Parts: sequence; structure tokens; C-alpha cells
Amino acid sequence: MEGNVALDAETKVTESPGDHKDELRLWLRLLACTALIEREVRSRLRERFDVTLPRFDLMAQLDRAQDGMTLGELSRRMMVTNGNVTGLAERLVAEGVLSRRHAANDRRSHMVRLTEKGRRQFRKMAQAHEQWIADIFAGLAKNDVEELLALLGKAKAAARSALGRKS
Amino acid sequence: MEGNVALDAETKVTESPGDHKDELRLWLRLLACTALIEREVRSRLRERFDVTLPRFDLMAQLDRAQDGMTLGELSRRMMVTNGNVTGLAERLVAEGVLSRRHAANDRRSHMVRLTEKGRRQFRKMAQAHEQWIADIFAGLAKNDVEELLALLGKAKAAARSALGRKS
DNA sequence: GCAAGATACTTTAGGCTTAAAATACTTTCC
DNA sequence: GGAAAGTATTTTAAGCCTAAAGTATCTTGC
Repeated sequence: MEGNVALDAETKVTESPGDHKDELRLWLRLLACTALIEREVRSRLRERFDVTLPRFDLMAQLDRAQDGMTLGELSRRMMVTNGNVTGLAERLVAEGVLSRRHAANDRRSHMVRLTEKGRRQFRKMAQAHEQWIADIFAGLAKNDVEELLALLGKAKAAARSALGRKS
Repeated sequence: MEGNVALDAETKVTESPGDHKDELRLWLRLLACTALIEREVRSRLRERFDVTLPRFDLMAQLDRAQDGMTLGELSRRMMVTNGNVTGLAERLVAEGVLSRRHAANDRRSHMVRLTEKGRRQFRKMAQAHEQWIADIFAGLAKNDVEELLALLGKAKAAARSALGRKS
């Protein structure tokens, strides 16, 4: 609380009032880093499996749910709108990788799940995907990976709390 | 290179062959973190300034170029396709925040730059944007911000090198 | 039981994004 | 100087994404 007279001399240099440049740089770097990798992943998914990232993402959510889940649950987990999931699921059903049926108790709800074909396809893609990511981060020391994980965890928590803790 | 007999006992526990789970978790967390913030920024830009993130991004690139730049340069910096910039710029010109003219020497090229109106608008948005980001990361210690910056720098470099150093 | 509100999903209109093909111009190389 | 190759941009077709409005079904409170 006190003792800042001594600190002043040190902090003044880098810290003008209302200076949030580091946070801004952090955000831009986070964005650039993600965009770089995401573009590559999208491109490989398209080239090698003829699938889009959103479809892969949807299948990934379903891969863990043996009994499928409702469209609403899916949209919450994917953090996208309901309307978005409607269209995505429609295309995947048409491709035969998803099946769809009414929920048991609630006729408003629709459950979707991977078909056997879908699960097979997804497992193959997921394996390749994991290897791509491993290769992309191969130049990063084990230690750095762990620190990044921890710090991003903190960042996510900070952001969530700043944004009102929704989700 | 050698001495791994002693190390084995320690590493074996967490490190099965072909285990890239941490890298995958890192990627998923990076993605989630970015998506969380990006959605919020998009939403605020739309609500408070009636502008989309891509338009804001394009204006940000131009804000630093007094004399404007070509569409090609813009698409390289934004890391999107040419066709994308064509449409984006078209809408911004229609709104009166961008002006467009032929390049001096090359009749294939088109230069775009912010109009005075565009620059005024952008500055206002940029200021709010910087504050939003500061608030979002407010729960993060100064130290954490700096470590994250450094580690993300490493990660970006690693990714770039793994992806063949393009860009 | 039934009206009012909530919930699950779909539809719509509009903008973003890409890859691939097309157009217009410039440069290179004989 | 003129063909061939390269470069800058636009167009096209298809998919992703959102907010807002619409439809169908459930739940609540009386």
C-alpha cells in the first residue's frame, strides 16, 4: 500500500495513466496466433478430408456423447447461435454422418448423434488433427506449453469474469 | 543425448509415445480464449458503432498509412483473400469512410485510404476498443500479461516455422 | 383447464469468407 | 514489337454466421 515513492521512479517510465498498450498487444498477438493456426487447420481439413472446421467441430462435440445431444446443447457447447447449428446439422445429416430424431420427452427438441460412418470419419480426422497441432507446436519447449496452458487459463478466467461470467 | 536412463523414470509417467494431448489442449484453449473475446468485441462494435470486426480491422490497417495502400497490400496484412478485400472495401467506400483511386504507375492497382470521416470514426472506435480490451484483461497481473506476450511470441514463431515460414 | 410466458428450434436477410475462374494490365524475353 | 508469363483485381458459387422474427411445444399460475 505504501512505499510507492520509491516505486514511482521505476514504474513511471513504462506506465503512463491510461496506458493499456500491453493488453492491446496481447490481444492482437492472441488473435494473430490463433488466426495463423486456424487458417492452416481449415485448409488441411478441406484438402485432406473435404470437411470444414465448423463441421469438424460439431462432430468433435458429438464424438463424446454416445447418445447424442440436442441441437440446443450443441449450440451452447460450440458457442454459436441456434440457427447456425440448424443449418450445419442439416448438411451433415444430408452427408450421412449425422442422424437426427425427436427427443423422447419433448417434442420441441431434436437429438442428433454421429452415425457409424460419421464416427469412423471423425476418428480418422481427429487423429490427423492432433498430429498437425503437435507438429505446429513442436518448436515449443514442454515447459512453455505448460506455462502457456496455465496463463491462458488465467486469461480466460479473467475475461469471463470481466464479461459477466456468462457461460 | 545420453543419461536418459535416469530421466526415464520421471518422464514415463506423463509421456506415453505419441502423446500430444497438452499441445491439443493448448490449441483448444487458445481457440476458446480468442473466440470468447472476439465474440464480445464483435458484439460491442456492432451495438455501439454499428460496424463489423472485419471493417474495423480494415480501417485499422489504413489508419497507419497516411497515403493509403493497395488492395493487395491490404489483403496481405489482413491475411485474407483478395476477393474478400474487394467486397469489404466496396461497402466501406459506399459508406463514405474509404476513398479509392487508381495507383499512379500501375493501372491494375487500386489505392484505398480513409476519408476524413473514416479517420474520425476509426479513432473514436479504436479508443473504445482499447478500453474494452484493457477491461477484459484487467484481472490479469502485469506480470502475466508480459509472460503471455513473450510465450505467444514464441508460439507464433514456432508455428510459423513449422508451417514453412510463409508470411 | 387454460391463458401467459418460457423454451427449442427454424427461417430470413444480410454480411463475411474462401477457392477457382475470369479480366485487365504489365513485364520479360526473344 | 509482340507473345508468353506474371500480377492486381474482380467475379462467382458455396458455405458460415448472426440477429431478429416466426412456429411449435411445454410449463406455470390461477
